Amino acid sequence: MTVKIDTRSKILKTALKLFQLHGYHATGLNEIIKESGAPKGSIYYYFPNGKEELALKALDLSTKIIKTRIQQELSAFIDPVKAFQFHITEIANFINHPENLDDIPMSLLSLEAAFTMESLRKACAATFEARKKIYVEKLIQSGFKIDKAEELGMIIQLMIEGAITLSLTQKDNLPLLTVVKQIPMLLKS
Amino acid sequence: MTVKIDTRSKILKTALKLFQLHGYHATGLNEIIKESGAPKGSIYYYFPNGKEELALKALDLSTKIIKTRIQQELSAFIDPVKAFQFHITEIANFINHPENLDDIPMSLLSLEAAFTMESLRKACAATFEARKKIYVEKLIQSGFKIDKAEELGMIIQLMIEGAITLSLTQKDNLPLLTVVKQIPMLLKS
DNA sequence: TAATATATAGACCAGTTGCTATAATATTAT
DNA sequence: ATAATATTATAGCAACTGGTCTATATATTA
Repeated sequence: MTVKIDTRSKILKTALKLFQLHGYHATGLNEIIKESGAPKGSIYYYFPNGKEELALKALDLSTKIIKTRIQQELSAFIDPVKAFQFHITEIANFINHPENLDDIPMSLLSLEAAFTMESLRKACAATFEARKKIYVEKLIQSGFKIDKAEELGMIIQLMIEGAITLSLTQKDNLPLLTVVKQIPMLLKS
Repeated sequence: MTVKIDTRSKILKTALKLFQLHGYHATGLNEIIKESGAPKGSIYYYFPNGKEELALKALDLSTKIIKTRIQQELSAFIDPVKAFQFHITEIANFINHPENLDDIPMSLLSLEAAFTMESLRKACAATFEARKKIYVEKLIQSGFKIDKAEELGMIIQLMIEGAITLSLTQKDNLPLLTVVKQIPMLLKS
């Protein structure tokens, strides 16, 4: 009984990691099997609609994990400047150990889905939305007006995504650290 | 003679578009053939090292096209605020017609390459660098100190990449327009 | 022990990249 | 001008891998 769930969740965790890091099309089901140690036949037992369902469910998992993590990091400081700086610095610290980047990178999967996998695209959009909401809430708690908080939350989110992309491409976390530096200016207004 | 080059460049242009929009792994050679109308055998005649060489050469092409385009858009206004706003607005205008987005989106290809295709990853890093340089030059011309220009150039670049990712995922150019709105604040310092 | 539910291995076909044998075209020699 | 040769270009096949599904094994319950 416990073992069943274990197989399912091993598949899920491995799939999530590979989809986010290597991409949806680059990761074969066989790779997921091999790396997770799960039996081949189990994929279609637990996810009867195949690879795309697996991606969808993996994304669900990610949304939950990430929510907790972001909320924790942002609540480490009441001052929003310090809180966001802490959050982004934490991401920066793991750029050179991406296997521990724990569900942070979303851009690859969502761009792959954007034109070719509508249901996955929508799920990605929802995940982005959920993350932004956490940022916005922190900003509102810190006294920003709703409209301004919405705007800044979106800017912070897109800076983070862009900086992750650049940092991973260049194998150098300078882009993320530059964002950290920019936060005080951004939240001064 | 002219026809030869035509086949080669048709392949290249189609490949570039599909790689950037659908991704490297999602686009098959057959798809490139079909959409470009080029003969099947020609791919390995013009690009003997296969798909990855094709991606590399397509990226070269992109770097040239894009350089001209960005420089043109940025020189439309002397005021850097207006210039960058114009540049980003132009991108935003094409979010709903991505086939005309002309080599702008880089994130997908570079994230696919980041962990699995080292030479392509380096090429993407170089392309990002080349683009940033154009931004930085504009800022220097506008009177920013070199260090500050480097920093702001990077921020602008990563905001654009992040905003494209979000805009494409949400099929809505609000993220890009929010960046436009943010530019005056950013360049005030 | 039979019947049902759960889980899995391995076969299958479609589609992939890469290549080779051939065709078309240009170039040179007679 | 024609034949022989070299160059350029292309069609289509081979080898392989991918996702999918089915037939079988294992466990659970009646």
